Amino acid sequence: MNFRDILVFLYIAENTKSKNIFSTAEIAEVVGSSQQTISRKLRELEKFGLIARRPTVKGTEILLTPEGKSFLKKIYASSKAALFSSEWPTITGFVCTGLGEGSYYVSLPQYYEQFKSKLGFQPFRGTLNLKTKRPVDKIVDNKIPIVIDGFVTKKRSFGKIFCYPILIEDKIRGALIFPERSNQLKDVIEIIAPVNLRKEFGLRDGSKISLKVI
Amino acid sequence: MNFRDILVFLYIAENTKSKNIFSTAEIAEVVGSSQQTISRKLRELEKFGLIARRPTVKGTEILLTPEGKSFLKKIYASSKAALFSSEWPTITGFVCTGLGEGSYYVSLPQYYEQFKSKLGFQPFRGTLNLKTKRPVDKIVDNKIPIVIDGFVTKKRSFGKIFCYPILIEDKIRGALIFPERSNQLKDVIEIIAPVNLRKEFGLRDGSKISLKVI
DNA sequence: ATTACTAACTTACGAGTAT
DNA sequence: TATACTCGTAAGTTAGTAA
Repeated sequence: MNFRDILVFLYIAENTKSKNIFSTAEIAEVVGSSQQTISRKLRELEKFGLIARRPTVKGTEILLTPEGKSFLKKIYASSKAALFSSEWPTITGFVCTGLGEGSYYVSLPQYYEQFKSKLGFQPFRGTLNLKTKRPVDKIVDNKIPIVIDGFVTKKRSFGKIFCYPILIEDKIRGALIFPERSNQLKDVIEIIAPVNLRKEFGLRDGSKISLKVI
Repeated sequence: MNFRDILVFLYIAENTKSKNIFSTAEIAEVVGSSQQTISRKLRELEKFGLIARRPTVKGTEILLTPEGKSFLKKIYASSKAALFSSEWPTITGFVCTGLGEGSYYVSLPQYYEQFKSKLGFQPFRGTLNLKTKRPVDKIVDNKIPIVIDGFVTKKRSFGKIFCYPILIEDKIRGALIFPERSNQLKDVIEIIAPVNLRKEFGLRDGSKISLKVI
């Protein structure tokens, strides 16, 4: 693990406006390295085309090259995107009628209590079924599910349920739910929310709805 | 020269919103490295406290830790400052009457033509003398001067003049000028500009004026 | 498919020191 | 003072594989 190169570069980039003469010892002090290493790094940065350099007896004159400025912009754009972009993957679905399975399962107290504590909301006792154009496998495969544990009763056993938090129509938090054992088709997904979504958004079969997997 | 660490980190930071499962081979491809190196780097990043990691058969689940997010913010702040901050060193001076030397030198055609071509403006044929509280040595010592070459006539020789571009009162571009051989005191500086600054700003002896060394 | 260990090789680091 | 060369040691890289 070695962030020295970027630290040296950013130190120069930040300070090159107020001065152009740096000493290798000064930079070494700032980034926690030796004078010799900085001397070498400056020559490498120059060879790399990121800085223009002229050593003098007073220190080393340093200017960022156009390539250096371009690299700086890339770092800026990348860190900015990482911090502020909200490009959650989006799913478009069309309301359809399900088998009613989901509603039954959600209402089971052993599941219901887990939904409340693990998802952070009290689900409406029903699910909304959506038909999607493309299978959502690729999206959820790359996300970490919230796992609702299964349980056993005298009569039968109930499997796990995998949940993925979503934002419905950019307004309401909810979750995609995937029962471990399911009879659903792959292009039909089931969602739960704290409210009755059909009423909330005035939905009927065929209505279009957007989900962001957050 | 090795920017791999930061590239790996930024790639994860940028993509962790849309997915949490990465493969070492995928990251290796992006940053131009081997699968083995990325495997090691991820373990190092985890040890360093920047990411939380859980390898699975499908890939490696990765989340940024609070420390990772904090580090990301530092990179962002630093690159942003380097790109957009305009913190030029500022000098505050008080108008005083000089020896008239400067005005004479500036008007000499051998110097005047160089001022025009090297500074990018046609100087007013006079200089403004300023008394400063602190010597400006430390500021200009770290900047690269524009050098006006000396010349020789039959009568005598004229030395170099060192110029530092400035912004006067945040409005007018000008330059600090330091004759190689000067009788000026160290806390008195001389500036030139495309206009008569005394008229432009209605200055009299003792008037305060600000300069940014750009 | 994955991740990650081993081992051989390459590169980086910095104390001493020259310039 | 400054930069930077030498060189012994430390750390990083990756092909070949194991798991």
